[in-house]
Amino acid sequence: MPELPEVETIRLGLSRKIIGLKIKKVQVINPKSFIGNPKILKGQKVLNVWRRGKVLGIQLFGNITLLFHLKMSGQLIFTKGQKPGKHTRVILDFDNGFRLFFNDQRKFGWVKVTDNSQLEIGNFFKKLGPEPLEKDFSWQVFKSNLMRHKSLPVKAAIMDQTVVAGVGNIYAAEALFLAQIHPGKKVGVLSGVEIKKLHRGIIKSLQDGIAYRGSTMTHFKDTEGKKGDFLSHAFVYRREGEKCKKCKSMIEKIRISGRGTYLCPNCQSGVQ
DNA sequence: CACTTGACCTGTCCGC
DNA sequence: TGCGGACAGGTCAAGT
Repeated sequence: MPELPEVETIRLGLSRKIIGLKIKKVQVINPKSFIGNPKILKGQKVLNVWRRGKVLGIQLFGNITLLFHLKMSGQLIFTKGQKPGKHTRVILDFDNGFRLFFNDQRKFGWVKVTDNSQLEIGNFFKKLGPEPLEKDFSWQVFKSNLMRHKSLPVKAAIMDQTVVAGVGNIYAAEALFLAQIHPGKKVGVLSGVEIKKLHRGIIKSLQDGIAYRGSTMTHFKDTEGKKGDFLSHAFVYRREGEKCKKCKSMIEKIRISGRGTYLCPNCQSGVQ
């Protein structure tokens, strides 16, 4: 499910609600969804909620961080009174009576307890590319990361988390539309102008995603259980057979690197 | 080495 | 109505 804008929407919601609370109890309903020892979380106070790429971190007192990856179908629902659902895999109880449900239909996602010292050297953050909405994501950095994949279709390259962190299938398609580049075009034949336009397109599509509080197909919800509006503003994603909002051509769906890919064949024409 | 495919899971939708 | 297959926001490992 969630790409950067969805995780950021969750982060914003959660940080307003749980900073300062203490964890009273942790229930692991599906053991495969939880890595580490849940017992050490008990009594820990929440200091901060952050995001890196598609990963969410709840920083706790005592140099411990709780990491979440929602993969395709994960949700984090913050509630008082609501009952856990069929797909609830982990429950955190806080000292104000609220609970956080980690729901995940497909069980690809995970919750992980980690020592902060492990975060620094952790393989996982090292490999992640730059944060696209931070200053250090210049087009030059983007270009040099892209160029490690000269013969990949550009859509596959921008979904590689070591090129840029947080772009997934929805925002890759939208960014390429904004940049007017065919998603199947090989990285090696992109011009400098195209790379700059794509760099801008990635930033713009992610910012718009956050502004509309994410995309909901079936699973995504914010921490209050509300859906995101981004898809009703999307140019191409999930719009096959409909008219392009810019030129009225018919949006197409194709398959690139095993993933459903949407484009306007007129706005995004050109050599592949 | 670079790239593609399959696997991980559950659910839904579509065609026969 | 049932059944099989394709597909769904992601990321690894294995295969070519």
